[in-house]
Amino acid sequence: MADVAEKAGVSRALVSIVFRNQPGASEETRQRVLRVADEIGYRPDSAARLLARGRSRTLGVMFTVHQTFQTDLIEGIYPEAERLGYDVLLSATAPGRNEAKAVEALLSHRCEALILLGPDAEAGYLDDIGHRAVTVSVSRRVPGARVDFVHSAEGKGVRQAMEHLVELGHRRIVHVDGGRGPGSAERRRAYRAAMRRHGLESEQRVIPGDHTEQAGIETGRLLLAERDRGLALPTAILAGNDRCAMGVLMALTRAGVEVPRDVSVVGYDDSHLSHLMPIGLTTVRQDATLMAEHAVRFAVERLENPGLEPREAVLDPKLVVRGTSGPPPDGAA
Amino acid sequence: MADVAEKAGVSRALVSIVFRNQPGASEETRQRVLRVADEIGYRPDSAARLLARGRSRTLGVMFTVHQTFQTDLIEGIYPEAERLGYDVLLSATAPGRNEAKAVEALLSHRCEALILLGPDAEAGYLDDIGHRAVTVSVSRRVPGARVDFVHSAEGKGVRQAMEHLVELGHRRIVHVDGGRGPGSAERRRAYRAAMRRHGLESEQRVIPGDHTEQAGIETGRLLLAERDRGLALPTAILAGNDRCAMGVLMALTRAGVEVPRDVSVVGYDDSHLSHLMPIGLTTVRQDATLMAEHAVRFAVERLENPGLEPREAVLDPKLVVRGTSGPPPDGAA
DNA sequence: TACTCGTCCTAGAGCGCACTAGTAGAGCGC
DNA sequence: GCGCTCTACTAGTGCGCTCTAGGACGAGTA
Repeated sequence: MADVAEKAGVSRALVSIVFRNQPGASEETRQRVLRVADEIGYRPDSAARLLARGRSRTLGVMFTVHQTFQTDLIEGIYPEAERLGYDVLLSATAPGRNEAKAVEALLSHRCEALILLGPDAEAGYLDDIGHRAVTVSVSRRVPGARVDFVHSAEGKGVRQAMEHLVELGHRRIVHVDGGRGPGSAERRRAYRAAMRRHGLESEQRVIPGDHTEQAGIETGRLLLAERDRGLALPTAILAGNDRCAMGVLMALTRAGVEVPRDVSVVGYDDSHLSHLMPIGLTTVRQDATLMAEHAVRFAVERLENPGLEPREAVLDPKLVVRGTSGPPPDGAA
Repeated sequence: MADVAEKAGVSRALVSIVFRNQPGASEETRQRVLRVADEIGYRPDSAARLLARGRSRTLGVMFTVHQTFQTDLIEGIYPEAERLGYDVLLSATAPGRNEAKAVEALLSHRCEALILLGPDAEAGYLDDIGHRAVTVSVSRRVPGARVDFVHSAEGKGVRQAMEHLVELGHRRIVHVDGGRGPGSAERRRAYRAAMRRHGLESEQRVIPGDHTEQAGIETGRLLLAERDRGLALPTAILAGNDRCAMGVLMALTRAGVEVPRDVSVVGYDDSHLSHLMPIGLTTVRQDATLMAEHAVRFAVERLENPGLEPREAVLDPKLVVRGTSGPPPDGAA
């Protein structure tokens, strides 16, 4: 920077002004400084910049590499952050890299706010970081923690899916839940409520799972094993999310069970996976773009308005009927 | 930091020593400093830390959100970087956020080295950044640019796939290429060479595509439309990557074409998608973990040894035969 | 003329650390 | 008692930038 200043015949402060695009420099000098900087190959060092101004204008996003819905969210976070003049840093959780590690990385890189996509840490810890930095939790409600919360109305989504299935004539509807996955508790509850409401309390069945294809596969195998022991297959399966639904589909199809002729399968998320299935996955759509925008806006507004209390945004999900749901086979109980 | 120093009754320098885990502090003081820091909620500011020491020990990784193979790579990058004492920052390309933007973000956050996963920018630009920072390109050869290069032997992979198909009896094998996608040029060339070598030059056909499901779907539709006009379907399709193969499968299956009975489909990458297909995708496996480790090691070694010239690592891919490949239908030409 | 004001610019302090050079004091041999 | 080394610590500088306070100069106003 000093080199640029010298070579352009101005002070360092002026160079700073030019690079911050601030008023206080004539168009002529501005061009000259920019030209010289380009020649020298100078680029402002953001570490020093962060250090010098109090603020970093950087949002940290924690996500899980393979959760397709989360990567859908990231695509929505970037443009909204850019629009509001914020930088985005990504930190992934992965096997061997837990959430605390990912969060520490973001925090120590001076992120002013954290956007946590489907965090799984305990409420106490999240409350801690909520006090250290503005924090937004996406898809996971954290009772008692000082964090904003963006999610879709899981209850409504599940209700729509269940109504769809019941209208088609299904009664033996099982739910593979998402374990500790974000939104799972709410979806599980809504499934139970819907079964009760339709007088199917006795048919209720929740199979423990999680938000991976593996869980779906295992569920499929479990149900097939039961069938081989003489029990009837359910006529419909409501999966915890799309990835899980994929797994179920895979296990069933491989065993010759036809979807949706023999069994209907419904997912959740409408991640970009779901329309890629050979027959298209019937699923509950969460609007990733909208959720991302809300998350960014919550973070930014709270940063620029420190008095603000954390808020909650609830978006309406919407059932998308594709090819994996249909009427139950004739003669199904 | 000053607060911690004061409250612990030591100098700031001592606090610095403790937090850097350096010799020069007694165990007793060490514990005291740590305890006080914890009480106050002090955490070292990495921006200031970066600024103060010359080096940042941070690797920047550019990737594309939805390329599953790249997210597989990221999972491998983290542990290796941590092992070598480096931090990792992620920056994604996405619609509206091109590679230059993603790279600038990393560079201005003081990443010492860049690991670019399947970069698509022109060689001149990559050479530029190769001169600005240690740069590793994964999966894309950039002739003439000052970058390390980690990839798998695309030629070998394609050759294995082609041999597998030819041995099964296929002759009408088309290739949906990956357009400008990483490795595509090499795969395309290898396909052509293999066709020639097996005396199938006249059957050669490359359909332009890219590394997305959409490209696969469009190819599927194209082939189906041709069939409806009386042309025969190919008996095997070699896709540019797994995602493209998925798309092909989807289009064909939806139209009632059975895989592999009517058509065999082979992918490339063995991303975690491929074993999830209902029948399992036959594909060419690239070892993501190994590639990630090489990339990190190249970057780090060149950082710590500035004299080193950029290198190239070629890993051997391996055909994984699953359920989407089989003998061609009887009577196929 | 004397003044204000606006534009374009500069000097210099300080952001939170790391690091070099150095000090104080304990322990040791002679 | 001396010098010596080793451990445990500290003062002070500088990393590359931003930002506040203010200066120089010309144009407009009283």
